[in-house]
Amino acid sequence: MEKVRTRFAPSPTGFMHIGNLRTCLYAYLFARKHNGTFVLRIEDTDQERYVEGAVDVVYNTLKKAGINHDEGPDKDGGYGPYIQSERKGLYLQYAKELVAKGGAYYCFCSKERLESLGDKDGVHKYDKHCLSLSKEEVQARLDAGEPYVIRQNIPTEGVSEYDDLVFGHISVPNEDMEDNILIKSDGMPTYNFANVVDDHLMAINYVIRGVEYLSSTPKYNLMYDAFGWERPHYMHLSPIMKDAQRKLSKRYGDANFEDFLAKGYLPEAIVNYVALLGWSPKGNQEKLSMAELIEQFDVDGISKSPSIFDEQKMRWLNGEYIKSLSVDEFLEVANPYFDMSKVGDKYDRKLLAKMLIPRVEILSEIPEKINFLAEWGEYDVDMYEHKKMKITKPLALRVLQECKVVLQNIDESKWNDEDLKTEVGAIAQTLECKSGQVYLPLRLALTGVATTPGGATEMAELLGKRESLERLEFSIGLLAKSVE
RNA sequence: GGCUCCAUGGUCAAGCGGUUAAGACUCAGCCCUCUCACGGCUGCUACUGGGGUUCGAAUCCCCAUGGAGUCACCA
Repeated sequence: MEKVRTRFAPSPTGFMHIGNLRTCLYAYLFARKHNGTFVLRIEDTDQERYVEGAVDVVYNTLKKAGINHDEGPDKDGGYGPYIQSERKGLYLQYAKELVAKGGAYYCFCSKERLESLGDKDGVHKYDKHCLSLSKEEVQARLDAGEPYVIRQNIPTEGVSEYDDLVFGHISVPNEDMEDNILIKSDGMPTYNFANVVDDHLMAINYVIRGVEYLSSTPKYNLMYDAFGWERPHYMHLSPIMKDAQRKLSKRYGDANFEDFLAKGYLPEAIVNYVALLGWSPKGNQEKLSMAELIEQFDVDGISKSPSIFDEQKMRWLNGEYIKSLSVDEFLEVANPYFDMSKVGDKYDRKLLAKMLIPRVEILSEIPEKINFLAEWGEYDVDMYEHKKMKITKPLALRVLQECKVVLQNIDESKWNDEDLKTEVGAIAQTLECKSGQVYLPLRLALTGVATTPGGATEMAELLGKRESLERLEFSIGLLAKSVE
């Protein structure tokens, strides 16, 4: 196999769409898998869409995603420049070369004439009117400074064929293809043309992109042929859908890498999930690191049909990633969310982290899971009634009073989950009840809420001895008032 | 509409002529359990339809249906 060279060629729009991320990822995985080169090229020819600083966004996104390009605007590999706007001067000469080789021709048709060309269905197709112009006439009109475009000259009969790495054999009747414009009247290339020229000049031999180019690829091949260039291999990718009808796009909500990061997704999880959308590994393992993705990536596993983006599954995967984090690693990514919560840093974040790691799927859930700590106050004592555990309010009151006695006598140095557990467990014995009948009321007394991210003793450890006893005292009073 | 392509549970998907049609997410139930999670177990749900080919089709062919893409001096 020849040395593989793939590329990712985004327009710098200021954000990274999930679909683009996947295209980029596959191009990267394919290159790495075959010890090839992954090239980043910026397609910024569309001035209207140009966004300041957007190229930096591309760098940042790739970096966060763990995708490292080998060549690009910031890493010259001898095939530069890698920014399309810096290549402007290049295209016209290639277009002229193509004209000389018969693969293209000058066209002087007016917009009005073009618009009058609609056929029975109102579909426009250029009629090759200017192809019949003699060399002399073309030269004369050029000399006269008449505005012109350069069009690709596509055969009127026969079929054009190629083999796509994922879709297999594709064949398109030539008569269905139009003589598209290669060079616009302002002298700038169209995307189609710039792409072919750039890909060839950058020696890209595996073109990986969205299916939208599947049926126009024969045109590109015709250009490669006319130039006498070697055709690249193609790998077209089906779109990622929002639902069965709609493509996932910015219009329909959060579909950007950055948005998901902001929601508390880990970049590794996003990349992992996106890799799985439209591709499946040989085995059953779904949580795959970048290294594993590279090792297992295979064109065979790429599916042809569109896939629907399922945030629920990505959420689950993200949860898996979070579970595999150490406390310190978790805190590193979770700290901003602790800061956002009402709790601030009043309590030991390491303890909180330990409790939260198995309970959080995306980081943005953190505040809602811990805010109750800062919302301490009167609460509904009916929560003490628990029929399945056979807990009544009088029993709960007795338990809490006993807890108070026991907890008061525990030394600060033994105020931790493990030691508390043995002490509190002993209460059940002295009271001759089930341990759950102690833990449940205690946890309630300490927190005032029905569900907490941890048990009674964990809560006690987190609150500390002083606050635990204060809260216990308060709860006993609250409960006693309702029992009498 | 023409052209190109696609079609397995609600979703992601394995499957490449002979399988009890994997696995994962979701959902339900059970177990574990001081709540909620985690973890473990069980279950629900699929080959779009119709014709062929074949001893035998989810797998191959044709048609229908559904879906996607594309038909710009946009990229």
